[in-house]
Amino acid sequence: MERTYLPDQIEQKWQRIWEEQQTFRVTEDTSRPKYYCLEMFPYPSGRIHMGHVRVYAIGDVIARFKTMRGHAVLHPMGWDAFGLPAENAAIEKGVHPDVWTRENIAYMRQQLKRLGLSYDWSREITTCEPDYYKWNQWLFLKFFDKGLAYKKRSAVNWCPSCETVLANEQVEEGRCWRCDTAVVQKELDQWFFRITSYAEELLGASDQLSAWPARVLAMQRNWIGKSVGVEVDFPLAEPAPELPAIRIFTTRQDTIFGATFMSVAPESPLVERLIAGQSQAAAVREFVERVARQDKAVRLAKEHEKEGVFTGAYAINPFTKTRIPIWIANFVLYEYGTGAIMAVPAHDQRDFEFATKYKIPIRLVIQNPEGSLGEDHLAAAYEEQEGAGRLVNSGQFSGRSVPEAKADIAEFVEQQRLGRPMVNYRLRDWGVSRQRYWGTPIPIIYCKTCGTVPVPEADLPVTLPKDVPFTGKGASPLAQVTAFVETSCPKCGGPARRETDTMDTFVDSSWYFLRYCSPHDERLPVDPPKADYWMPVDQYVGGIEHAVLHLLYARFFTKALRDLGLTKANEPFTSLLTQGMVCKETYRCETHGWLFPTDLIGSEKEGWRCRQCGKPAERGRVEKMSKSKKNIVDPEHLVNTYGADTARLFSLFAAPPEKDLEWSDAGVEGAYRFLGRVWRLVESVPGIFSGKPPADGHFRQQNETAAEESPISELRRLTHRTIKKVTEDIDREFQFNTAVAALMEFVNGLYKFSSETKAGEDMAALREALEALLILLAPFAPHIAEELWERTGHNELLVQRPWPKYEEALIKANILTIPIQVNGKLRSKLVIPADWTKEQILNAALSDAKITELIKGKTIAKQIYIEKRLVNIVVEESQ
RNA sequence: GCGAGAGUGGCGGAACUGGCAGACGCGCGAGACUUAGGAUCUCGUGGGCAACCGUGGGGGUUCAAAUCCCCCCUCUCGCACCA
Repeated sequence: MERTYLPDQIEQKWQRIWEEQQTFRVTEDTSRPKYYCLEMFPYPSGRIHMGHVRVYAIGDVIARFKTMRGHAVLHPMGWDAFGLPAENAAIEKGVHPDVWTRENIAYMRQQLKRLGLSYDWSREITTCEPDYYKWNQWLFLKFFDKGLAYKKRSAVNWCPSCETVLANEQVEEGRCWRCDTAVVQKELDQWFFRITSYAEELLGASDQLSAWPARVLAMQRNWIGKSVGVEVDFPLAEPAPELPAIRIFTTRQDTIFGATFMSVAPESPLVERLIAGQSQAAAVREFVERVARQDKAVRLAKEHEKEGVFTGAYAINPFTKTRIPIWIANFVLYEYGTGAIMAVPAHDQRDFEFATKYKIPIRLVIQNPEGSLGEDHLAAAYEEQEGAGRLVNSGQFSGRSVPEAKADIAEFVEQQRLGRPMVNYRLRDWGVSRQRYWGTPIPIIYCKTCGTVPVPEADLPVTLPKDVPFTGKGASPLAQVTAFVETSCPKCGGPARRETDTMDTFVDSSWYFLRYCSPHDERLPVDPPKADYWMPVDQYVGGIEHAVLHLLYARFFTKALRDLGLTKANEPFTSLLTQGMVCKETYRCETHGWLFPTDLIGSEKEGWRCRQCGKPAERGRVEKMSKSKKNIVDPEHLVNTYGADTARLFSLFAAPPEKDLEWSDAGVEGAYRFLGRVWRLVESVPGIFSGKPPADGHFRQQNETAAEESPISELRRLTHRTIKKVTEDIDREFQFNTAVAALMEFVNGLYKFSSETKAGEDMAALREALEALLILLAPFAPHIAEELWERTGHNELLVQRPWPKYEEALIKANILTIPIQVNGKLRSKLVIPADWTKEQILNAALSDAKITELIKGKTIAKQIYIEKRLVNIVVEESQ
């Protein structure tokens, strides 16, 4: 037998065996409970990083554990393969995105396989393949039929230098990520998905998502941003009372008697109508143009100064019947509500600042409980809404609380036909058009005669042409490919043009989990019976950065596909685990910036210095691993040095999965050392598994004869306690760090046992312990577990062994150690047989030498006994 | 400002419904085996000479508080002029 632990050889060996035997292939099996375990699929950026190792190690433990517990486990992997970096590589390096992406996938697939992850690779999907994106197009057409996909003109981010539209993600602090030019807003025709039709359902599902982190739910709730209020029409007074009234949205209808002016968004078409023929027209237009030139992020920052201009027009407040001026204000959003607001300076801080600046009257309509507020001495708006204040100056509504007035005024508005109740959402429809090449072509044709015509289903996929120019300039590369653009109308056969925009890559990832259920189906994107078997995903694992975007889109798609009859699932992911980031300390030199560990000279004790200039290197904060901070660890190097088992074990042990993990080279050594200990432990008892397993009655007999504590009963207790602990830690909250700690304790105990007990005395208990150890270790470090399993004479694959069961009776100790407190402080410990009664224990506690000393001359006020856990004797000074 | 979360040894982190604070690992110290070891094995390791003191700070509830309640401080993340 080998005497040393050589991870490299054994890991490759088992990876080959698992692959040859197709160990992780899975099909629908109604005889077993199903379990769908999914980690977010990666973008094929080139190489895997430590964040990948962590998330896939977490998912793999869950998948392997559930498999061993008897579930049919779907655990698939694929590639989120469309996206901008591929196109950028084409522009910068002249590599075709298709080639670049495929090469990256091949490399990363090999890297993932080297980690020994239990994927069913036969289900691998790649979103840039026509057999995947065909179904994006198919779904687009279904959405189009149902009015869920539509085209409208809207403002988008435009880079004037690159002459292209940028996704929100490509705008960094208002500038183009590629050329640093300031991004402007531009009106363009864009395709949208009507996610807002599902706003209410997406919001109201928190009962179904109880296994999601609260903060993700909070972020989504925030993003959807539901506001309940009313719309009210304010008739125009001047200059043209015959024009339509101005409609506003408010959630503060209770303050409507305090509306002393109105504000309209600069972009609103109302502006031109209001200023037509007015003397202020030129000044207003100048203001509107100035605001339009401003960076939108800057303009809409809360700190940004509130500015406006008077239109010259007036409206009538329908409640006070007074004439109020209409202003244009830079903080009013055209996209939200009606693009116009009623302004209540006394009870809205923005309106207060605006009114103060432009000397607009303030009218107090809610008085605080102290009655101390006055229109002439208001320092800030009074915004309290809980019900403490009372309405004043509000006609028949005066005297009511805010909540009462909200309800009553809303009802009044409806009765008097001044407006209607209204719910608004911050959630916008999802703009999916991208003026980019490397994405799914939108299956639409424009015909001069027939207009917008969907590509017939039979003509799908609309294939992305390969031969395209990549300049990074001008319109989308697709628009320049005549053979693609020029086509004929499916309806009339006349000449027509194809849509040259592609879909946002988030479309691809919005339903990939459904495709995994039937990855090769040629009739439909999702085979409903198969999806019915596997869906929903029982456990989803991924980064928090997708809390709103991907996770919200995926929920929307699931509901939309449900309404198309493709799945019965209401929600895609029953339980969500958002793993923490992988972080590491950083080092900085004042002249040379961030330093790699290899750029440091010196030592931890003497302090580190910059290799180039010798100046002290400042130890920076522990931050997320990133190339720019130079604090990355390459998983490939790690795996080559220590093996995949060590890489997995360390990332599982160093921190609970949802918390950030701080990288530590010494910690990796520790994980490696532990696996070495396991290896040597098993090697140290050659032949332990060579004989027959003990007969059924073996241990029962032992237990009966060994009433006293013995090394054997202690070992068995440790074994069963560990099985229980590891099982519960994985099952409950995925506490892998403490599960690994329990395995380490187990190994420590086994070393102690074999050093104290002569071999041959009773090998059965040791054999039971070692078998349990290897099975429990298998989800975490599957290669070494499998290898040792084989070396100890087993023929079957360890991954296919059932998870061990523990016997509660064996965990109970014959001898207990009971802490004894005096007045709540630990003073002594009692070692007693487990079957002692409360009286016996209390008597023993009181006669304990240390305790007698402490309570001498004092009165015992109380004796607390917690069953088998603790004794507390409460004493008072005797009088 | 709103929302979510976190503060425990030299470090990463344990502690189930209140019940022995510091599991496990790292680091450090001592010893063993060795020609040698930065390998391996064993033991020790919160602070203090002690009584005692110790879970961000201050109150409280309780026989008993890292854990429950009130007030405060610090940090991280997300959202942020949404009417």
